[in-house]
Amino acid sequence: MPKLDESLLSDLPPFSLLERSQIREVLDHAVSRRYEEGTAIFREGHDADRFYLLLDGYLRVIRTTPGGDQIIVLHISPGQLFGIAPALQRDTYPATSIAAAESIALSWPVSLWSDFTTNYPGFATESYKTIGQRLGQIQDTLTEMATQAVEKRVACALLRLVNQTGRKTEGGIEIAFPITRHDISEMTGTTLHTVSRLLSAWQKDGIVQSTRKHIVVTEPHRLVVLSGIEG
Amino acid sequence: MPKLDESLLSDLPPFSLLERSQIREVLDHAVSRRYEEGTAIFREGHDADRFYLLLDGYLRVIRTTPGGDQIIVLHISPGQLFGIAPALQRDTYPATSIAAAESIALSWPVSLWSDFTTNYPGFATESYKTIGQRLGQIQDTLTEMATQAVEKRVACALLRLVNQTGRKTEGGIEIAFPITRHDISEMTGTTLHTVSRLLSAWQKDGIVQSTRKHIVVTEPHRLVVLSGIEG
DNA sequence: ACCGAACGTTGCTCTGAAACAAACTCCGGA
DNA sequence: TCCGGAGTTTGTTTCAGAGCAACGTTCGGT
Repeated sequence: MPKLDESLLSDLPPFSLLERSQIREVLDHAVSRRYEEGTAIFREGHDADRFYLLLDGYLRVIRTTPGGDQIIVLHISPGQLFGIAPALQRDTYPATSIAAAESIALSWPVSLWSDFTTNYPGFATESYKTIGQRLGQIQDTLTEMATQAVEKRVACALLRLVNQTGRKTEGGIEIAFPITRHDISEMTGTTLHTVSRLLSAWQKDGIVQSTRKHIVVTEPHRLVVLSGIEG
Repeated sequence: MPKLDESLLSDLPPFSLLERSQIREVLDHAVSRRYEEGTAIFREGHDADRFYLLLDGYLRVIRTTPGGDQIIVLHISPGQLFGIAPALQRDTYPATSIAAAESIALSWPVSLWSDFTTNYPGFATESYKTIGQRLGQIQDTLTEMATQAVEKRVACALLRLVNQTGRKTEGGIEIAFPITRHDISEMTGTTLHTVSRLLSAWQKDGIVQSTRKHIVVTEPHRLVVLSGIEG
């Protein structure tokens, strides 16, 4: 395996306070791996034996019901820690993560978790901040799901994607990874049919521009209006 | 203020590994307070200046949308830590907690959080375990909300209450604190009308027995069937 | 003992969105 | 180049459950 370069981590929050030599240590313990689109990094319920950092690509974090329905809980962008069940004293992953696009992630065995938190300043703090943000975000989603109509939920989901992973292009902000109507329906608790109808309508209105697995939001402000975030 | 007795904490997980003298320290820094039914302990968005432990009573943790709808995210039972935003590096509470029944809680200033986690063995571990459990539970609720029909959601909510706070009595398991149809509708993202109809029907079927603000589940297994937790 | 508010029940209407159905388009592989 | 599967669109039907309305019940306060 080629040696990993220190610049990979030096600007990322969990490691930004570290000395060069410490980053070297961290990298020397890391395993780097590539995941093709659609591959699972780990699965719900399995032994949480490693924790991860996404270097490149995008992930979907999903949960499956006993009945076989699944929902997308959140998305992970490059630079984020994930699979950090050990931080919460869990010995099993609470959800499955799937590469939404070709992705590269570092990982370490959980046995190193306590070393990392005690020896590397800022690492614990950043991890818990991440968890706090995710908890908050999931609560937001829950609230939205419980109180808002489908159209608003879909608008919110799209805005969330655009804010978290959006990429400016001519003509609007595009979602940076392949995403289907079916994916969006799993984020919003609806059906792909309804999502398709909504996107068609919005496209006719000039709010979005979409092709197969690819969405560009051309008029974000109008989507905000639809999402019903009132002042 | 009367001195608090050490036996209050000695059996609770966050403190169960501590020496008597350490428990004394913890208690000497604590403020104990009583909250009447309906009172807020802290509110969403306010400065997270203290963290809490519920000694007696029950709490509702709620979130409010900009539009004024609110939902109940979870309930807190005696012995649980809550308002532990500082553990997640948040300087503001992410939700409001309200006493669902008359309650008593201890609290400490956030400035002591790092002292607690570093000096008291098991405290940090237990706190993070608590957060992990809550995260898991909220994800469950979210999944349920996104995929299940109203009847199943209400059945699940009732079962969750019964498992977490249930008290055996002659003729069934009763929910240990006052709860209205409206409360249940805010847990399940429906209306109090629908909840009322469901409870009426279940009562006619002999599955539950309810009076004003008070519910006894007489046939938990049948509720499990309704909740659709298939094998 | 009374009043008013909070809580609960029940009937009726109506609609948003699921379910069902069918066809079209794009893409990668043999 | 053809085929098959995955992704998307659109039409039609159906119904769970929200919304509206009205009334009954229990409780705490004065």
